[in-house]
Amino acid sequence: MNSQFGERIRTLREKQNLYLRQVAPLLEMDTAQLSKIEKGVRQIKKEQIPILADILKTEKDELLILWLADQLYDVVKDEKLATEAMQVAEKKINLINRKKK
Amino acid sequence: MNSQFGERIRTLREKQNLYLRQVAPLLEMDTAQLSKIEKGVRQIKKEQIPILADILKTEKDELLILWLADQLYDVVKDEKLATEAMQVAEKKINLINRKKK
DNA sequence: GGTATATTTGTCAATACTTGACAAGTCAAT
DNA sequence: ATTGACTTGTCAAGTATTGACAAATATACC
Repeated sequence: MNSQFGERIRTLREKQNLYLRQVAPLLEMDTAQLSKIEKGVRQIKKEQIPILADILKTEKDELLILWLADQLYDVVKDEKLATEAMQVAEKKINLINRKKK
Repeated sequence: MNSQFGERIRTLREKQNLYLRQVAPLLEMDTAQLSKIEKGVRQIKKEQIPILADILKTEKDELLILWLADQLYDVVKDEKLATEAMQVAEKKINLINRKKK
């Protein structure tokens, strides 16, 4: 389980019976790139997520959450203190969100 | 509140009555760099954290957690779905940690 | 005012990292 | 052994980050 985003879009693509060769051009990339994205070797650009959501007929938000989660995971994946760091970060986010109201 | 790490080390440095000019050379950087790190404009290198913890007579883990939290925060700071993404990431971390046992 | 010390800000070349593009590879089906 | 789908490797080009320095600002003291 290397990339939740990648796994998800592969599942969705297969569900739609689409080949890499069909999807890649819509994102203006080659199949090699898209293959790597699905495998989690490379990251898709944030701006491409809505396009992909359309193609795969799924919610943009669902994909964005998974994509962000992958980025977050990347930061702390080998850290003993991952959970603690996440808690601190979360606290800060909640603080900011409260302010925005 | 731009960088929890930066704020913390500034507080600690001041508590020790140290000047940037005194601390910076110990980290092999100039005061300008360290100033930016304290302000959260730039990031310190992970490997420098233990050195800094020694200088500031604090726990390496405390600083590392704050530093990681800053990196995490950076990923999702402008995201409506920040909290959701954090939850997904956390779930994955817990899953992996359980496996490691 | 002027000087000194501490910190901050701006700039920019050097370095490091990521991406795009292509070629060559594997794998499965026929 | 050919075809189609996908994967992997490589590397130049494009981006981003860092290190180093100069200059600016801030504060305190005389």
